[in-house]
Amino acid sequence: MASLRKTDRHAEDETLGETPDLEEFIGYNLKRAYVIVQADFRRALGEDGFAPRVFSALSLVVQYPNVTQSGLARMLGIERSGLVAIVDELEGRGLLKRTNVPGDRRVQALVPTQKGKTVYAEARATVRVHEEQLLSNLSTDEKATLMALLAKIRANGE
Amino acid sequence: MASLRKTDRHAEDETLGETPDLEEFIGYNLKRAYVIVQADFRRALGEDGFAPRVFSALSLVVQYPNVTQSGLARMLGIERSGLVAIVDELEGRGLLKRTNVPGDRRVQALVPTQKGKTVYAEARATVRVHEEQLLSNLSTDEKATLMALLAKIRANGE
DNA sequence: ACTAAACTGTTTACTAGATTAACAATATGC
DNA sequence: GCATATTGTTAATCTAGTAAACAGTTTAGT
Repeated sequence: MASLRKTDRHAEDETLGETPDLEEFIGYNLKRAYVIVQADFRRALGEDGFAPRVFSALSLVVQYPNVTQSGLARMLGIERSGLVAIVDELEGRGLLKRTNVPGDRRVQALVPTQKGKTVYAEARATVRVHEEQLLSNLSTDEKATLMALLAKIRANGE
Repeated sequence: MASLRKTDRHAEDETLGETPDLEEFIGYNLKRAYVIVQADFRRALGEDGFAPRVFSALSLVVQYPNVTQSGLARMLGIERSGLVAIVDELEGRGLLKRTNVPGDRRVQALVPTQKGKTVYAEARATVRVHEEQLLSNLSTDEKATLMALLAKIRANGE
């Protein structure tokens, strides 16, 4: 093969010896992909729909009724101080109740209301359609592979 | 197989007929994975290292010297107003210069300094190590697959 | 040549999401 | 009992980002 000369025209622009390429980094690609998915999520849920984190919180409350705020924050990977506003919003919309727990007067268990369960089911359907349409150029297999790889990353850092 | 009765104990908790599961959503998994990668990026680059977006901007300026701010903002997918602070920081650190362009007095082309190229090369090496270590439980193939799938998502939304 | 439209970099004001530190009330371990 | 830990909460702060307006400049249409 032809030998590559180290010095050439524009050598001063190539002293590093490699072409920098932002696209090689997983972090950058993850972020760009997430921005797209998140924007489409918001578009799909509309003006006064749920923000992603509120949807996530409601999902977990429906799935795990009587979860405490600390427990929910832990599951979501955020601080419990940050969860207060989220729970305030969901309670304000009548989708869950803070309830007393007999054994421990510190905690307030989060219980979805019937409306909360219904509204969540609708929102979940909307989110499913949003993901199906946005990711329609990925096969079922590809989506499963993506989930598995993301799960591997999550397994490292949590 | 045994028939499933629709009404049973706890029927009121299962009127939706399906187990909600946040983990089924790509968006949620993308976000959780990104949070982990981003946090490790910052840890790896240290106290006064680059924020991810500043690193990205510098990378593109090194790769595309004389890019305009508008062009750079477009590549990064952010507003040009948001880019000003990023370029200010890089210029303040002496890593690039805003330079006049003969033909068009509106634009200021961004040119990396020699220091900028050197510092970027070091930072890039650090970021590579960070990703290699953080994602050490993914094979080379798996990483390539992940990149390809993320690229497919990006292709949809950009 | 003139004028309307578009583009560039910038500032300002604002929003969302998140963290940290402190706090009072309560519970737990020894 | 007492030190320690936990829970939910508030307040202060930070970062990342958007939207709107702007002055200066360039481009397009006629």
